[in-house]
Amino acid sequence: MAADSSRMDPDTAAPDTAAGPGRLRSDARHNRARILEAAREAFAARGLDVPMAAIARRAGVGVATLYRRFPTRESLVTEVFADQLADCVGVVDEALADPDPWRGFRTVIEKVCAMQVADRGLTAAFLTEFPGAVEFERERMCAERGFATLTRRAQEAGHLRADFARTDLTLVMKANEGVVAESSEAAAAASRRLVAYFLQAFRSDHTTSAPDLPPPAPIGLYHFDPLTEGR
Amino acid sequence: MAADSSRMDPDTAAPDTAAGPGRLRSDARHNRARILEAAREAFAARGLDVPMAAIARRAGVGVATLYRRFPTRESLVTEVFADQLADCVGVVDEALADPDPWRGFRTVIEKVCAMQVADRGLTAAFLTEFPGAVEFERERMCAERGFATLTRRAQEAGHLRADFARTDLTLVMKANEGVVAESSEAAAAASRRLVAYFLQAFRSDHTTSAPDLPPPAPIGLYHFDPLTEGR
DNA sequence: CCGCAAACGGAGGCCACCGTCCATTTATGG
DNA sequence: CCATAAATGGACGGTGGCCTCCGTTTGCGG
Repeated sequence: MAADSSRMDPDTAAPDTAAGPGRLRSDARHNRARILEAAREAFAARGLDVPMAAIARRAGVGVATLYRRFPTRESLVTEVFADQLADCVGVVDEALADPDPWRGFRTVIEKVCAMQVADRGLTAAFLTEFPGAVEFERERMCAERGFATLTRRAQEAGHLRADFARTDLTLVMKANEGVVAESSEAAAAASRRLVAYFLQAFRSDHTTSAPDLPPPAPIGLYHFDPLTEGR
Repeated sequence: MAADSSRMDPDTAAPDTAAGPGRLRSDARHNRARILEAAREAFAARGLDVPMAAIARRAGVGVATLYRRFPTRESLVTEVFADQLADCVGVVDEALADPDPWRGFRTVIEKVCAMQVADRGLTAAFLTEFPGAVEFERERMCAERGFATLTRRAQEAGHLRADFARTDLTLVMKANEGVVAESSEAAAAASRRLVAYFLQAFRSDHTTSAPDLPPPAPIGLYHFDPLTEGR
């Protein structure tokens, strides 16, 4: 559908994720950008399941425009989170440059979890497999590899327990997602405390004393029906 | 699904939570029980947001019957989870009877998290405030108080870190919920590992060596759109 | 300045869920 | 056995999200 003949001029390589803005009319390009920004805000604020119409409205375009540019929600999601993912890779790279292996490892965990707090959609985007989004997948794999290196280094330095597994990062992210899900001021504090607990569990040299825990947050209970209430 | 009337002698008063089955016609009482059972299964399998119609169908009744007996989803939820909550109180009481304070503490965390895995709705039910359900709230508070005692004892015995806060149980439950959310075989294993990490972080006497970690589970990524796929 | 394909927006069909209403069935006490 | 109120079930109107279709507008190359 929506083939639009303009596709495929061979010189714009990298029609990577979702047919990049290659040859769009100026207004279209402008709207595309607005949509992306609106989607980014919306995803961050309410997670990946915001109604498409809400994104369109926020962007000041009609739904049709949204759908023409991003035929599926997935295409929109991968496009939106492409740079967040890049940020993550940046975090990992930065940590890899850190001469202190444990600090590098710790920083990644802390920063990633902090990002999750700031962006309600981040976790879902990260932990979801997008068979179509090649570049997206590639970049995630890159981040994973970097983290694996970080892990190995910290382990070899004797700071990280030997049985820490690569998949434990996913474990941490999902756990943090659970804590952060019902976004609130308290969520950020709770997340920090969670992370501190995790790091305490992960470290293996107990020669130095453990750092203090962030204060406990009075994590609120859910209000009834966390699902229906949204929107 | 033959109903089996065996349960319950009718004179048990206690029309506590939501207008108990006090004086219902026999068929109505029977249907009420079927609804509760269907709801319990449905909530366990898919969480609190199963369509009311699905519960009704599963119970073999019409929606009207369901709504007449339980005018709101909340009333159904509180009724269904009343005994699960009782189970929890049981777990806490049992732990209180344990002479070993740390084992008692540990057991509660482990069992509660295991229950979360077995019942997709448990967490939401527990962590949600039901202003109407007096008895429900009272019982939860009772469980909380018991856990607080458990906590204090373990701390006084020097096994639990002094800065463990009461709200950290909520933290654990929410984190576990995040891990378990996308139910799968792997989720149970992941949850066990998470719990082990938590306990490692919580213990304060590092004189004895830490127990082994359950094996890492290859926690799957989400498939795209965890929301729409349900049902 | 003009014509046309590209781009647009919103109406509308579809579907799932909610919660109510009412004609019919059924348990039960006399 | 019957009268009757309780109980039932499914149809139905309402809402909200998804996605497409189509008549109109608009950027842009000539």
